[in-house]
Amino acid sequence: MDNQKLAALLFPNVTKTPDDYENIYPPRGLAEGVKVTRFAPSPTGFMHLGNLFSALIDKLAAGKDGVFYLRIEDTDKKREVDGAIDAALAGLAAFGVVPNEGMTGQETEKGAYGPYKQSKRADIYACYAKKLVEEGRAYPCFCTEEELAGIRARQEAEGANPGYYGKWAVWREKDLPAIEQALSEGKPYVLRLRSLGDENKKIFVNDLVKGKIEMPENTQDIVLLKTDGIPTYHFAHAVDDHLMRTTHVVRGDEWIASLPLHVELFSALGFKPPKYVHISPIMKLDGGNKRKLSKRKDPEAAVSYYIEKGYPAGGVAEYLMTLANSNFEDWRRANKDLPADDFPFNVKKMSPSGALFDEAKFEDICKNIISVMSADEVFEKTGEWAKQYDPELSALIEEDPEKFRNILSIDRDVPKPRKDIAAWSMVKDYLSYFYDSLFKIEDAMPQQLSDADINAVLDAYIAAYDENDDKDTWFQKLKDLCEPLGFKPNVKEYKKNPEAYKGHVGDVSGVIRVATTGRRNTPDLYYVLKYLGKDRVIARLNAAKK
RNA sequence: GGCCCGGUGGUCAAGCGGCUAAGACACCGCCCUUUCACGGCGGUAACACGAGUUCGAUUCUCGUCCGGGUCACCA
Repeated sequence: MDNQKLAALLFPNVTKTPDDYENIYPPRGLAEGVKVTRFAPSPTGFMHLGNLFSALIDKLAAGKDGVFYLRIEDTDKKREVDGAIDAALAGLAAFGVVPNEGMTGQETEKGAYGPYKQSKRADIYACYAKKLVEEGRAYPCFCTEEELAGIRARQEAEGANPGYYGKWAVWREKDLPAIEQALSEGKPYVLRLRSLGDENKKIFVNDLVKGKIEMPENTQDIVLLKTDGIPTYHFAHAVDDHLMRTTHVVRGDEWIASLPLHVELFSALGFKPPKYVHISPIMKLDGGNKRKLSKRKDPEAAVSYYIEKGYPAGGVAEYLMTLANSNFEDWRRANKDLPADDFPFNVKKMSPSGALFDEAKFEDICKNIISVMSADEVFEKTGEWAKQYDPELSALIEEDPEKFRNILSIDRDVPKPRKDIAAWSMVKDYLSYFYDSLFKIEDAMPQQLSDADINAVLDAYIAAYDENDDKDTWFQKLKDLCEPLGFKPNVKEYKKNPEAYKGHVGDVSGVIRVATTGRRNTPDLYYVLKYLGKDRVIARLNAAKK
């Protein structure tokens, strides 16, 4: 078989050689230990939480001195969606993950190692494909889908391993005339790797998170170039990551299965393989079983979900950081104001097992972030969010921005702020009782009190209520109400002898709180009443009587 | 099914042959308190199982079980 002739026949338009590309894309000349990572999504328009996680690891691994670039793997035209690159960029940026090289928009890019979009790299792939053919490491295969299915069926019947390899690889040993014949008939073909692997031998890969991985060598003559001449992921991975001088490949651990293939590909191409960082998927609990977050079943699998729900952008990244390196939490406590970029991230500290997405913990992190925001900031962020995702809330805000801002200011900008809000979408519920259109009774009165007790408190408070009281006066009045009604103004004294009283000042204020807000848990009652306004307070107090 | 990865409290996890087996979230209790919170303190709760190696295994080896992944002209 004349491989040179075959190569020329298959790739008549290739003008460059691998050496040319080596010169065009020389080693980056980075200092020892500086990493080059990449985030390489396919433009499907859907960014999975796992994608974000992976991109975050890329960015962290590259660090401030490294290169972290965005490459688009648009080799599957069927799944491509318009505007997906911009969407991916925006999705990353929303969570503070910004690549410093590669694609910067649908058609724009920066960096000397491009093009960064695989559909623009056809001539490069062709060059290396030609090289493999010349060296006898690749050959055309004219099998139709039906023929492939037939092979699979026979393998199944025989109990043989499925796939295109060895004696099943019908085009592997075809001679040049046969190939020329098929070509002249205009039959479509794919280019396959001629695997030299031996299933009885092992490959070894030292994965940075999984450790030593030992697997049988690849024996499959996998597809390198599809019928349309576009490379498969595997081939593009080898060519691109080599030429773009990627040092660390971060990807989901579902790729571990193709490691033997990738090892053989890099070797066939004469490339030094990158270091691999196979990260575990983010899971969720479903009916008692862990499973990967599913794009189809779980709305929270989409990064857009967190934006739509109005979780603070930093919260998602922060939570993901805790999954990436568990010592991040300690570091964060010690460095409250530092950007997460300063965290000394360590790839090797990543857990090899898949983490369950812990919504409670995630929300706790978000609450902490929002709790230290100023009232103005919360006002602004909520407003922006509502404008896009909650017209009802947005209308309420615009109706009286000052009132809204006042409400948000309660118990905020203080040393020990409340932690009620995890996402902007929760703000409406948080302050719903300030608006008659949203107000409803959600909690019951303190249960040890009779209707008569409740009415007595309500009546006494209505009589004493003066909207102009300052906070001290207001609270003093509240305490003064207690004794005549059988309550103790001082909690501690009440606890010494609880049987002697109907309750303490907390119960009295509890009655007023439930009457006016419908809840047992609200921010500082004095300010709540103040911003509720006299008419509303009186009306609700009266309405609450049994 | 073959191959591969994983298995410490409810969850995320430290651990790297000898520890009363950290910490965080959640939960419970107490304290603080001018209500609600916040905060502080404390508590319940774990090394999947069985062999082996060893003076000694959560830690090393093997097996079992369980969970996950993968076996495409998708990435």
